[in-house]
Amino acid sequence: MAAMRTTNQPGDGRAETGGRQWARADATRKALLDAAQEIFADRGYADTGIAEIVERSGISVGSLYHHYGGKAGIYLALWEDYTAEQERQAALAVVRARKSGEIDPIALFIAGARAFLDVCWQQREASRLFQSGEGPSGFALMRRGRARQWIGQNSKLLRGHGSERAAQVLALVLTTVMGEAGREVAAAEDETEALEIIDEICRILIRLSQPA
Amino acid sequence: MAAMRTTNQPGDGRAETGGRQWARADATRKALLDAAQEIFADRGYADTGIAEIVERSGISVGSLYHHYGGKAGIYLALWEDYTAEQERQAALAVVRARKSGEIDPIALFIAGARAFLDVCWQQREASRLFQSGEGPSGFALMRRGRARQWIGQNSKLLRGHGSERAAQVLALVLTTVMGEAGREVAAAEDETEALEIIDEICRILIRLSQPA
DNA sequence: GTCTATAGTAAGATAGAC
DNA sequence: GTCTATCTTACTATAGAC
Repeated sequence: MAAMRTTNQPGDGRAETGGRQWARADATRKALLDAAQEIFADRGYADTGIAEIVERSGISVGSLYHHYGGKAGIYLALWEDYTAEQERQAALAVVRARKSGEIDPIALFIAGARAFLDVCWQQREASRLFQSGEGPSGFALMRRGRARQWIGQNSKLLRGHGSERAAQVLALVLTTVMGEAGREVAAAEDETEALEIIDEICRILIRLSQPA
Repeated sequence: MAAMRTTNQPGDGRAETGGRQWARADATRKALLDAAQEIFADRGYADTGIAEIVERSGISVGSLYHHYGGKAGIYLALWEDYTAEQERQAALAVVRARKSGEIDPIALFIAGARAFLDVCWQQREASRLFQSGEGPSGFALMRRGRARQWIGQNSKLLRGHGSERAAQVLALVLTTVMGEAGREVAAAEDETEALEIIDEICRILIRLSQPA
């Protein structure tokens, strides 16, 4: 088995008060998340064992269960972090666009979409992980649910598209296109390619958003 | 444990020659595939155990391994059947359209897409299963690979779309939209709704296929 | 909070008779 | 080809000391 670092070095942790303690636990969590992220990305969720996460992180099984309750928990924690950042950036971009005087709904939508895709590129490792489609049981549903909710909010911006069914299908298509676009962006070789793809997607979004 | 039907009834199988023997094995395979299909659709791939398939099909574990080599094998067999039918119908539709004098590439593409979606509706149970995204390790990649290949062929029909990158991204979007459309069609409540969705998707495909 | 050690369980897969 | 019975492995999850 791999040698583990010794813990409880002199002056480290236990005897300290307040903040230092939290820092210790935070470091544990971070080590677990980092290791899990890498391994999940490498082998996929199903083929990753707790043992591997423990080995690579240097943290014990007990701690893993203490903080995350198991494999699914650690995966979901990673996902929460990722989506929170995406939503934050997208919302921020829309606000910024509005402040700078933009009022065209399509332009606002595109601003959000662009921010979303930017995060996909910046966090491409995580993107690749979550968009691979594998995850704990029922995760696909969760993911789809959140995606729909996201596009549902934004599709308020895009009214005037004929029948209700047309609006429904359009929203569906937009959700899907954004998801797949994110995957493609995350898989890009370099930033130039990523930006080209983002531009092209935005063009397609505009085409889709215009009444037929 | 559940009572199993007795096998080797008088006059059944063993002593017969040729064709009858094959019929027996075919029945075994069919029972396994039917049972597996239902259970996979219910609980998802990961949550389905070999034991359940054995129980519902009334076929033994040994036979299952003999024919399909395991859980992944039976899943892939189901998938092969499903995609083969889809490709067959789509190709057929394009040929039919061509024979009836159609030469517009976009119209031909739409004919294939429509046939594809029709199969999604007719085989909605299987569609739901495979488009749920869950499957054996590495299956998502396989699926994506085949989807791309499929659209790659069809996107030859759709030339004249600006830069190479634009064509690439368009092909990507078409693949994705068709996949998601299939999912939505399979989830439709009744045939009327399915047909409405198919029509709407075809409209969107036309919009996407027209040079910007 | 963190660790080691171990319990418990379930599942996939195989062996070999018929 | 089909069946029953069993094996083996691997992994999640817990218990309890520090």
